[in-house]
Amino acid sequence: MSTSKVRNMEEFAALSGISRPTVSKYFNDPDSVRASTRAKIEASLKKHDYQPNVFAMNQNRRTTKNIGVVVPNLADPFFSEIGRRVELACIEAGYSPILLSSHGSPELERDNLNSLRSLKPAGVLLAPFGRMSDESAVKDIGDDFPLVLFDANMSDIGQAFVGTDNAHSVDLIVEYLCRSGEPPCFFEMKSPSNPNANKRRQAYIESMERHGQEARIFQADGEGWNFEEIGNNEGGRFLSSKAFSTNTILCSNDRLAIGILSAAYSLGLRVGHSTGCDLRIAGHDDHPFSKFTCPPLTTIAQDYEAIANRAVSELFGMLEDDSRLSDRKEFTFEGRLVMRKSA
Amino acid sequence: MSTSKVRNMEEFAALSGISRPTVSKYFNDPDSVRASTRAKIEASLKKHDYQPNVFAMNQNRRTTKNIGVVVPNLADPFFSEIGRRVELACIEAGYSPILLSSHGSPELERDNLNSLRSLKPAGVLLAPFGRMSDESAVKDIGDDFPLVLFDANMSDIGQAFVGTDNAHSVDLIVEYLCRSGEPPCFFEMKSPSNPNANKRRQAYIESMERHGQEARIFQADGEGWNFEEIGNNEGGRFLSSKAFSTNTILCSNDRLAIGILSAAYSLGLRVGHSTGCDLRIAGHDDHPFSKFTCPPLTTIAQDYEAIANRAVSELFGMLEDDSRLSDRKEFTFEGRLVMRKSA
DNA sequence: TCTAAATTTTTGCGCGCGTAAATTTTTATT
DNA sequence: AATAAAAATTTACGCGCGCAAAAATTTAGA
Repeated sequence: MSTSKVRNMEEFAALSGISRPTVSKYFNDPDSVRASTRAKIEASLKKHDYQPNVFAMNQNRRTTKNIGVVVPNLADPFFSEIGRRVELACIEAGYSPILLSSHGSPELERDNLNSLRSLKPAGVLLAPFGRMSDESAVKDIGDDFPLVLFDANMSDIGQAFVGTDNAHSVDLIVEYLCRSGEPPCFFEMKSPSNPNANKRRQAYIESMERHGQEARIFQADGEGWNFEEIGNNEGGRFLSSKAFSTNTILCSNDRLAIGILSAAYSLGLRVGHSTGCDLRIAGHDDHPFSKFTCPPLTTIAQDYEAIANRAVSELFGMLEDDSRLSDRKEFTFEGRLVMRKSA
Repeated sequence: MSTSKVRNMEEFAALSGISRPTVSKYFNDPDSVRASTRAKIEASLKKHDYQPNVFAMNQNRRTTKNIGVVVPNLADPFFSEIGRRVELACIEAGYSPILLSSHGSPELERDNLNSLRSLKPAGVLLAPFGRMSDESAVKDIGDDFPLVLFDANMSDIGQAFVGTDNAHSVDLIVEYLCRSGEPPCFFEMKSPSNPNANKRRQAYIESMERHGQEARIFQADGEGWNFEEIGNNEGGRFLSSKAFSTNTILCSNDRLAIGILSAAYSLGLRVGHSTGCDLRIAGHDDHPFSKFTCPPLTTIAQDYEAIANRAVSELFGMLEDDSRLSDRKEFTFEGRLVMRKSA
C-alpha cells in the first residue's frame, strides 16, 4: 500500500499506465475492458487504493445507480426495519441507496424529495405520509423519476404501490379474535396521519359486520409520533374508566398496543388469552420488539421482506424496460397472523 | 410558478437578469449581495423555483457544509435516537448532515467512511464499532477531516470524544440497587463488540468492590445485534436454572434487559421492587421503549441531548477555529438514574 | 461634482469525472 | 503475412457549479 494519495482518476490512470477513459470504463463495468488491462488496473488498485468520486461520476452521467429512499420516520422501528431491507436489496442489485428520514415532518419530506433531485436518482422509493404529504411535490418527483410508493398509497401517484393488504390482514385477526373469545373493539388514534390507519378501521368495521358483531371504535387524542406514549395515556384512561365494552382490544398498530399493554400492566390487569386473564390485546405490524413485550404481542406480521423486495424489483423492472407508459400497478401482500400470548 | 424548468444556475441567472457568479454568491450567503439584487433574485426564485445542484456546488468548493454522520446500526433505537438528534443539531446550525448506518457490519463502516470522502465533508461524526472497526480506515478519515467520535471511544483517534461516563453511571445504579435490596449481578454478552460494555463491566466490578460486595458476572453466548433475542434466550436459561446468585440483575444495556424481562415474564417470575416480586432487573441507556416495558425498566438515562449537542458543537468549534492542533478532548456526561418499577 | 470604496460583471479556469468520435494498437482470422 | 475485428487511446467536449482576478458599474463620501 503506497502512502502517496491518489487524487483523481487522471493520476490513477497514469500510475497504472493506462488512459483515463479506459479506467473510467473499467469502473463502470470491469468486464468491458481487456483481461490484461483489468489485471493491470486491479494490481494498481491494490497499491494505491484509489476510489472514484461517486458524485463527480454521477454529475455527467445519463443514468446513475442512485436510488433515493425516503421514509417518514426512522425513529419508528417499523420504518427502520423496512428501510434497512430496502437499502440492502438495492445494494444487492448493485445500486447505491440513499436513505432519508423525514423525521415525522411533511415539510422535511418535501425537502428530502427535492434534494434527491441533485442525486439524479435512477429511481425513487417513497413511503409517503399520505394525506399529510405535499402532494404536488410527490407528483413532481413522480413525473421526473421512476417512482414506487410503499407502505402508504397515494392515488395515481408513482408507477406502482407495494404494501400490505389491510383488508385481509385485519380480517385475519378479527376472525381469530372472534373465534377465540369476545369480539374485539378497535383502538386507534383520533386523527391518524397514515392512510393505513383508515384502511384498517374500515376493514375492522366490515369484518365485524361479516361476523355479525357490532363494531366499536375507541380513538385516542394526541398528535405526533409518540404512539406508545399516547397508547399508554389514552388507553390507560379508557381502561381505568372501563370504557372498553369488551375484554378484547385490537390496536391499529403495535406501537399503540405496546403503550396500552404498559398501561394495563400498571393497572394490574393481566393481559392474555389464558384463564385468569382480564384482557386481550392485539396489534398490527409485528414491530421488531413485539416479540419481547410482556406478554408477547399477538399481531399481524407484515411481510417486510416481500414488500421491500417487490418495491425494489418493481422499480428496477421499470428501469430496465424503460417502460413508464404501462399502467400503474398495485401489489399488496397478505399479512400473517402471529399468535403469541397477549390475545 | 412558471412551468418552464430551470436547468442550471446559468439559465436562472439569465432569467433573473443577473450574472451567474452573483447568483452563486447569493446562494452561498444572501447577505453578501446588494439588497436590490437580493430582491430581484428572490422574486425570480418564486417564479421559477430553481434549486442549485448541491453536489455540483460541493464539487469545487474549498469547504462544504456537509457533515458525515456514521452510526453502527440504525435498527438499534439507541442509535436511531442519537442519530436523529445529531442530524437535527446539524440542520439547526445550517449544515447538511448525511446519516449513514453500517447495519452492524464493520466492513460497511469502512465503506461508509470511504464514500464520505466524495462528499468532501466539513467534518465527520462517528459512533464507531470500537474494537471491530477498521482502525486504519478510521484513522485515515481522522487525518483527512475533522473527526469527532461519540458513544464509543477509540484511543488517539479523532480530535474529540463525547460519550457517557460509564464509571459514574454504573456506580449510580449499583449504589441504588445495593441500597434498596440485594446487590446486583451483572448480565452481559460474552463477546461484546461495543467498548462501553467493557467499561461498564469494569465499572460494575469496581463499584461492587467499593460497596464491599462480591461481583458476579453472567455472560450470554451469541453473536450479532439481536440483543433482545439473546437476552431472552440466554437470560431465560440462567433464570430457569436458577444460576443467578441474587434476585437483582443489572444488564449491560436496556435491550438485553428487555429480553430477560420477557424471559422472566414467560417463566412466571414477577419483576419489580415491591413486595411479592421475585426479581429485580435494571438496564442502562434509557432506550426509547424502556418506559413502556412491563414493568417499566429502571435504568440509567444517557443524556442523548447533551451528547449530540456537544459532539456537534465541538466539531463546529473545530471548523471555525481551524485549530486541529489542539489536544484531543474527551467529554463524558453523567447518566441519570431513572427509577421505574423493574428495580 | 469628483473621487474612493463597495459591489457586480466579465472572463477564465478548475473540480473529477462521463461520453462520443477519431485514431492507434492489439488480437483474431484467413 | 495480410486483413479484419476488437479493444484501447487520444482528443475534445460537457456536467453544474466554485473561485479568483480584472474590468465595469454602482454607491457613498467629501
